[in-house]
Parts: sequence; C-alpha cells; structure tokens
Amino acid sequence: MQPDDPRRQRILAVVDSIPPGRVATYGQVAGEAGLPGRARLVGRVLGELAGASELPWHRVVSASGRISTRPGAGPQEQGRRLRAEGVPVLHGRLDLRRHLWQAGQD
DNA sequence: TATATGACGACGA
DNA sequence: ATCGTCGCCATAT
Repeated sequence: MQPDDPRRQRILAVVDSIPPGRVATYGQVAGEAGLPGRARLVGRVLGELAGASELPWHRVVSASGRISTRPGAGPQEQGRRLRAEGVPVLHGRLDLRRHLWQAGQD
C-alpha cells in the first residue's frame, strides 16, 4: 500500500473528520471512504500510522464498541485519549449507542 | 505459486 | 453474551 494510494488517502480523510467526543467503527470508516466491507484495510492503514500522526486515530473502535487489542501500549493510550475528550471507557469498552459518530451530521 | 496473519465484521448456534 | 466460521485483502514468508 503506497503512501499516495487513493484508498489510503480517503480513509485518512474520513478519520480526520470524526469530531471530538465521538467514535466511528472500522467498518463505518471504510464505508464512508467508499470501501464497503473493507474494515480490515482501515485497521491496516491506522496501524501504519504508528502514532506519528495528528489524526484522531483513537476515535476508531470495533463494531462491538471495544478498543481493538494490539501489541504495545496502543490500546491503553487510546482509552486515555477517549476519556480525555469525554468518552467513558471501562474495561476497554464504551457505549456506541451514546458516542457513535453520525456521519454527515456536524 | 502457496500459506499464514492481522487495529474487522456479519451470522448462526 | 460468547464462540466458530467465513468473507475480506494487503503483506510477509
């Protein structure tokens, strides 16, 4: 996946549009990016950011309302950032009903 | 060329 | 609610 791959560009643009205090699922981001059914691709792209980004990558969670596990301190950091903007995270979980981003509604 | 492995998700049991 | 299974597809080996 090249840095200038249009799919990657669209995915990052969608992530960048998620407002503070709200979260989006991997599948939701994929759909908004014009890549329905490619949730894994979203996770893959975010993984390549490796924190070296200003993008709100922490606002992307799984469809089950959980912070996806991964090696390292990523998950903990994600929970920390979400709580910092008003999204309660308990045991790696949060209430999607309450914080899911309604695309195209800001 | 072939298999394994994921920041995933929908479904059925 | 939890667990397998399967579809998905870019990368790594």
